Amino acid sequence: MQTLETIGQLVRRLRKEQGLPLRKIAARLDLDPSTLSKIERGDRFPTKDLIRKIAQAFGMDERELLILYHSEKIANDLYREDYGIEVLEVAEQRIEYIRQKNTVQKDLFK
Amino acid sequence: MQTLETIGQLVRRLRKEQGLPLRKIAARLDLDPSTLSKIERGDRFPTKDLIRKIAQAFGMDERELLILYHSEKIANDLYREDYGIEVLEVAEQRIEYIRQKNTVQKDLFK
DNA sequence: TATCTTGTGGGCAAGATATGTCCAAAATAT
DNA sequence: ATATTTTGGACATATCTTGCCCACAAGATA
Repeated sequence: MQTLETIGQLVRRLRKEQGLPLRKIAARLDLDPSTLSKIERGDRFPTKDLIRKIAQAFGMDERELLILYHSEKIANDLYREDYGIEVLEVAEQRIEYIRQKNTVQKDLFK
Repeated sequence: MQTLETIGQLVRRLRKEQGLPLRKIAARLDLDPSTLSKIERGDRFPTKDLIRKIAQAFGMDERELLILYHSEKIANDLYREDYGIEVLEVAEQRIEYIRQKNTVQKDLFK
């Protein structure tokens, strides 16, 4: 099975792989070391801006990281609810529905 | 294709079916009529508590309504992002992963 | 052991977000 | 025309969350 590490675990792993202390990476991210510590341990959640900086700092694909970011937030909100998975299915239908509507809207202006 | 109406549209439809003005339903929900108007038109989003009250007021299944509620919030957050659907897939994996971990945890205490 | 570095935790301020109310104006119905 | 219903804007408020400062613990090193 896949690992599905959290953003925090990912950052910590990458940092360790480079053998660098919090201080160093925190400086790169223009962040207080204690904040980075909290983020790595899941006590704080990065902002979208910070996600971008992290992607840069570690040479990762920003899009990829944003997917992890959003999915983690959603999972944290839903995993407690017994209907979590159902929510995701309806959400998917909604997204497709909205997009289709938007497309039709645009077509009307052609 | 399925309609996938919003919570607001749903409430307005149910209210109209009963032929009642905002004032009446707002009173049932202990809410200002203008607020209910906004909710019906999607200008405000109900709180989780209000969702429960709405379910009661219209004799709906609360669980059902909560699924609509969460899915609408997620869809609104994601439909703009080109990777919206991917996020949902990863989120699903995460939820299952977290749950599995929690289950294992519990098993250790048996 | 003493010391230096690294990591963690609590308290706090600040900012952002979003709801709900109040009140006036517009729209609709009688 | 008048009364009722609905909408829109400004505002206060409540809540939530991040990130910082600072002190302390943990761990490495000489």
